[in-house]
Amino acid sequence: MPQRMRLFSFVTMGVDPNAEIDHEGPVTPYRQLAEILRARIARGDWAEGRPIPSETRLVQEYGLARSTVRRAIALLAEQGVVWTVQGRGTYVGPPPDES
Amino acid sequence: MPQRMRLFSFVTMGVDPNAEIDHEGPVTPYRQLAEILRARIARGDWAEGRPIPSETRLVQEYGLARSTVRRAIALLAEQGVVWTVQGRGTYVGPPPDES
DNA sequence: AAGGATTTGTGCGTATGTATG
DNA sequence: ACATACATACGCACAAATCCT
Repeated sequence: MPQRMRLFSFVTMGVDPNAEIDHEGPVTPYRQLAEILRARIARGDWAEGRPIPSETRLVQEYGLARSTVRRAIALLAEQGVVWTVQGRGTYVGPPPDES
Repeated sequence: MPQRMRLFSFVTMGVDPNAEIDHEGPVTPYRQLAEILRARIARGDWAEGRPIPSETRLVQEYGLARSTVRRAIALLAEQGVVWTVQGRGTYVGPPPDES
């Protein structure tokens, strides 16, 4: 049994939805973008079931390569935050058939 | 209630562990490689906890781009088939701390 | 400890295919 | 047919972690 125990109880603050990508810091760009998008969704930029901006649009807005944008989206998709359909777009929320 | 119901009960045969990549067919190369590696693991080419060949090695063996090899491995990693450590390699089985 | 070799991680660019509207 | 949007593949460069000498 450990001599001391610590209970960490907290809520994640989340990043600034208006933050820009920092190409220097320790956090990689694709993770930064993922958190920014998560924050923007939480803030209500796009409602449940509504599409977020296209990959091309995000590339323009954040000055990242498309592959980097896609990795950020893929990360959110894994977590059920967004849902992607080829040829259509990426939507807020989990896939409609999560069975 | 549907007029008919069908019960599909089957075991997946799995691809030939010795198969090569078909750049023409309907199945994309990275999915093919994922299935081939899955088959090779099932066959026992590498035991639980043992490393599979490096990405560079797989690139040479299957004639694919590294990014493609990485996507195949990422797919297997998502499914808990393999487990990757930066600087070390990719090992058969789920991560040791799957908590 | 110091440095080199190996291996995975990240980012960018480009091209082409597939799906949708 | 055409435009838009996501999917896949290739290649290149450098960073970070690990391993070994």
